[in-house]
This record gives sequence, structure tokens and C-alpha cells, in this order.
Amino acid sequence: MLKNRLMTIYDLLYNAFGPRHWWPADTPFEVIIGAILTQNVSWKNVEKAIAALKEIDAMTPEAMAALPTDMLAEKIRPAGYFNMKAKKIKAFMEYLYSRYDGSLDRMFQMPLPVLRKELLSVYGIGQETADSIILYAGNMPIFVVDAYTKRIFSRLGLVDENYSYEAVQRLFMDNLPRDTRLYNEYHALIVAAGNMYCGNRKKKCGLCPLGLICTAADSLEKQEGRDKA
DNA sequence: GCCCAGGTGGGTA
DNA sequence: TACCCACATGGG
Repeated sequence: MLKNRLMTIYDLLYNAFGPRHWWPADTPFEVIIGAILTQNVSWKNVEKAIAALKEIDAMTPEAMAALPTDMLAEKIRPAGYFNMKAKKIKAFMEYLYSRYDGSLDRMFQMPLPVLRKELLSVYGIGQETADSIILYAGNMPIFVVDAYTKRIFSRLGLVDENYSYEAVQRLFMDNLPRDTRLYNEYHALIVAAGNMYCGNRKKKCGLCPLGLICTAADSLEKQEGRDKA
């Protein structure tokens, strides 16, 4: 039964890493900005950009809306793709103000499917960013799929590696209860396992909490051989 | 110096 | 739909 498999994996990760307290941000607005900034970039880069924005007190909807695009781009330079991301953040601000008068509370009062559709229509917000916003800023039950999710679960043999975003998301949502807390923690645990043990190039299967049940895990012999080399 | 990192949008077949 | 490419910094 798939549900049991998914919960076994969750338990292995939770026992190894404990509660992750995600998303790493002080406010829902900061979650949203972080979700855009982290697109295809490591979180370390994003931290510098967020610190720079806080430095000038720009981490509020009002201040961000008032910040000129070129100055915003300069502040978020360490996050990479800074011109694109400045444009994306501005596009979100435009949406937030034109549709909800700048109020995140009002935005998050919308039903989940409606909000998701709206977010996807904003320039620079794709499926993962939209779902991260809904789950981690809005506290609504949607499962976030990212590069780690696809990599780990294809290595586990549970999804095909070229499955679509929707297909992977359905695997989780069709087989787990619709529980915001569970989705929140599960994705956070996947990220922890992903960047600690399941890199594209550097795999540390011998240390990974999922190593023993993973079809793609290096054998102990190979692992030991590599550790020695 | 090279590869990769918590994606997205635009263009072409 | 299925590829391809641009977008850019920082760390291993």
C-alpha cells in the first residue's frame, strides 16, 4: 500500500532529522519573497539577499512596493538572476495591490484552488513557487514538489524520473491525508535529505536515513570503497 | 576552471 | 506536448 510506504519514508526522515520548523522566515511576506528568490539557487545565496532587504527595512509589502526595481535588483544580487527576480517580485507586488489592496490576509482568504490559479497567472510564479506560498505562507494543504522530491522519489523507485509536477504531487496528495502540518513537515524533511545526502553528483547513500530502502543506493561495498578512496 | 543549486518563461517543432 | 535556451551569483 502506497500510503504506508509514504508514511514509512516520512517516519525514517523524521526520526533522523526531527521537526524542521519550516519555512525559514519571520513573516508570511518573507516566505513569499524567499520562495521567489530561491528559484534554482541554493538557500545560502538567498539568505544574503534577504538580509540586505531587511537592512533597508524593505521586508514588508508597503516598503517593497515603494522600492524602485533597479534598487531591488541591486539588493538581491547575491541570489542570482537578480534582474529577473526583481521583475518577478514587482509582478507579485502589482498583483497583491491591484487585487487585494496590499493585504496578504485578504489574499489568503481565497479558496485554495482559486488562489493557486491566480498565483500561477502572476509573472515569475510557477507551480513550485505557488505551492510554497500556499503551504508555507498561507497554511493551506498543498504538497510542494521540487527537484529533491523528484530525485529522491525516483531513486526510491516510486515515481518515474520524467514524471510531471502534477503527477508527483498527486502521488502524495492522493495517498496522504489532506493535512497542512504533514505536508509542511514532509517537504521540509525531503529538502533536508536532498541537500545533505541525495545530491545530483555527490550521493551519500551510506549515511542517508533512506539508504537501506532505496533502490538507487550504492551498495555498502561500493560505499566503503569510496570512503576509503 | 567546472559543475551545480529548494525554477520560470519564451521560443520552436 | 516536448525539448531548448536565457537568466547570474556563490560554493564545492
